[in-house]
Amino acid sequence: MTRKIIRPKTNKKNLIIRRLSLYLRTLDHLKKKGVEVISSSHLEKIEGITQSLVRRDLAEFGTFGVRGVGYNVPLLREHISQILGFDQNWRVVLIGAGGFSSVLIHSESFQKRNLKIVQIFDKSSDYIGKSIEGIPIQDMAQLEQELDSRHVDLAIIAVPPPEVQHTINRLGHIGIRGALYFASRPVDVPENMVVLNMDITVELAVLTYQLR
Amino acid sequence: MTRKIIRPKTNKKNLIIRRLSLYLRTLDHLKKKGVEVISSSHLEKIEGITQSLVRRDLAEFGTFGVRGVGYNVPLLREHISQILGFDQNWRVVLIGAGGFSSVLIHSESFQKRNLKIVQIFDKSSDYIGKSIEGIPIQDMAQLEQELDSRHVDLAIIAVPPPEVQHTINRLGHIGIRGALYFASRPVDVPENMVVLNMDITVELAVLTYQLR
DNA sequence: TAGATTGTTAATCGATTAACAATC
DNA sequence: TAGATTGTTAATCGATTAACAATC
Repeated sequence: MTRKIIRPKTNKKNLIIRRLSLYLRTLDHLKKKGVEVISSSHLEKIEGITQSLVRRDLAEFGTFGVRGVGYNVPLLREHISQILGFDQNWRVVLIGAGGFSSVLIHSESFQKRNLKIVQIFDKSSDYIGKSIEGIPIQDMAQLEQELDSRHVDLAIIAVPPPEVQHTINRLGHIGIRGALYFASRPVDVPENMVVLNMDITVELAVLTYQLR
Repeated sequence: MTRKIIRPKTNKKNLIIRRLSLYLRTLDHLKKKGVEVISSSHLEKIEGITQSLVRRDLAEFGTFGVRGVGYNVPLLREHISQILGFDQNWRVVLIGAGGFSSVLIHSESFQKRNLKIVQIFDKSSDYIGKSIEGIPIQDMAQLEQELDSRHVDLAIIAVPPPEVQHTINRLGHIGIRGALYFASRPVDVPENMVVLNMDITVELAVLTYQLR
């Protein structure tokens, strides 16, 4: 052994969880179309994930299918939804009231997954006092006074990149347990917080690399 | 062998490319701070990726470091930038002129990575004829007439979910080779096209799963 | 020279695929 | 019963880590 760095080992099941959430969105779609039963080999065609892996992913969490038949669409949908935690309501605080936030708040993904935006904060006087979809925009300076981690489960951070780290620190201090941010930079994650990042430059890199 | 499905095997190096793009954004930052040299063990602390893997990732594409010293920050930045294809200019068409697009167009990620938005299309008369940042919004109905794949390298698709598949089909037909979309649904990808997806519900699932 | 850090190979670990008995 | 498809185990494949000689 050369090193002894302790690292909060990146949650083992993440790959499975990501795939489950692909299955879930397809099941949403199939259910809407009225499809009753689906087999792993049919999912393979839709998702581009081998039938073996589909069955293995599901078997990780239980026995949801019927041999010789397949999986019941509405039932499997419920099961996966529950595994991912979407059976319960999630109260979300939006940090940053710019264009991105108003896109999010109108997105169907939020309702579909039981996420509800309960508070919005921004530091700009252009926004403070106004409201989006009936939710008043509060002053970022009052975050510690106005945000109570007992009433909010996670944060969506849509502030300019230089402010992300500080925002996360403040949220961590208040006791918010999870956050998602979009800036193209790494952050230090406070203890006891789960922080995820969606970085469009990463996807663009994959795209340009492949097209090069 | 049970199956014989032919699948365009998901590009082998994707994992490395994603990490390179994390290194790149950190190098951007370090360069701005004036840091001249960085070692793989320092990158390990910043990225949460083992020094071994950092060295291996880089070695995949060349010899960029100096033994006993480390990596020259501006030089390594140039190298990675080139590997990912960001040394050349990329002409981008935006499909959909809604809130999301105007966020993208103002984002620093685009300039930083040599991406330039050259055309914008939308189907709504609320947008057609207006312009964003000096780029006129054209009528989606005229896509085939007005969009020339010889002048555009890739597409960013920010249209409502039900329109994504049709949009991709049209772009493929016109000869656009790459696209990125944000809807939470799978699509069929035309031959000779690379299509990537950023789905916020996938990230939210990882988050809610871990917080559950 | 001594210390540091790379590039690279060998060892390990984990994830995916193939295969098949169980069972509808 | 014959055909289909699951759940699960064994085999394979690929990705990560450890280790170290090379070299600044």
